[in-house]
Amino acid sequence: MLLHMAEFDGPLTSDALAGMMQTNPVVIRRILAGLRKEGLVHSEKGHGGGWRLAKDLESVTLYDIHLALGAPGVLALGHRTEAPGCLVEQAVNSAMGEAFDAAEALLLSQFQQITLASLSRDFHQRLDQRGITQQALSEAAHMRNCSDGDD
Amino acid sequence: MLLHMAEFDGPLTSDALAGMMQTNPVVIRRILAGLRKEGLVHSEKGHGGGWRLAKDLESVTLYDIHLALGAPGVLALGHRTEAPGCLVEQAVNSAMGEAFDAAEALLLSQFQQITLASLSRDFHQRLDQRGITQQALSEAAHMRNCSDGDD
DNA sequence: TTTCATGTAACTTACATTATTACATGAAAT
DNA sequence: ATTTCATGTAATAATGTAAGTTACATGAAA
Ligand code: FES
Ligand code: FES
Repeated sequence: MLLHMAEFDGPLTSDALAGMMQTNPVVIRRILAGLRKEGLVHSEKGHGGGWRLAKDLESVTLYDIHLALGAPGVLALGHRTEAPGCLVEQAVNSAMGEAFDAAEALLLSQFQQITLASLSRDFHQRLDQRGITQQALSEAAHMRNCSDGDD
Repeated sequence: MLLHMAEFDGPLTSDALAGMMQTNPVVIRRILAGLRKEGLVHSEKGHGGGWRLAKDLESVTLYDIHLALGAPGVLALGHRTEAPGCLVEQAVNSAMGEAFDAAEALLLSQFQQITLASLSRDFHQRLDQRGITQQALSEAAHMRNCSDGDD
């Protein structure tokens, strides 16, 4: 969503973003409220209002976004009990905990190395590959132009 | 659960296991049915029936169990669309997909190196540390003996 | 002062997981 | 044989979490 905002010239309303993401405007506001708290986006009310990126693409990593979203757990697995009395469970938690921590650390360290700028570069490369010449990219019809027509 | 079965001399019923795990017997049967299909456990009906380990502790890894449980996804994150038309999303999927794959591969590779035997050794070490001499471990009251009394 | 857009709380829906009920199957004890 | 015990499995119910929706307040521009 942030990258689409980056391509778009001017603020985007929750309504417009909800249309792109095929969801409800309030859901968008809820999500972006978190990002605003971390200074990633900026919002304005009233006429001509909407959402705008507040930082340079180069300075925002997926990890920053992860944190802004509340650092939700990245693993689908977890301990059944955090501090079990059962010694078997303690042994299991200990061994699996190390594995969990290592996997999570690896994932987040990679997130730290993926900037919005790098994603944007990849995006523009894909645009060129498709031979898309249109400047229509910074228009509201954005989403519809680039989709394969699925849906 | 498998490790508790390993400590216990004789078959354990779904009822007993459900008591240990604080859940319903049918849930236990459903889970163990998957493990039986992969030859990890064996079940017998009727009097004196129940569940028993079918393999050596040394030969079973957490990865084996993971597979037997149907190899559920280990990550809480995933792609919004698998093959999106949107080029931004393609770029995001590509970058995040690599990170996902690496993290998942790391986690599963660690699972492959954790055997039930290694967990059992850790368990017995913890037993010793606690100075538990009782052979009551292979009795039905097992769960209650070792818990800290929480719940 | 009307229109537009965010800000937020409250509520509803939808979904996936887990738990329960019910009954069939099969094996051992009596 | 028949009772008891235990698994096997389908069907249903309950639960918990995430997503979506409604409603209305706030603030800014036309
Ligand atoms: S790049 Fe996402 S719709 Fe155009
Ligand atoms: S080791 Fe788990 S209850 Fe005794």
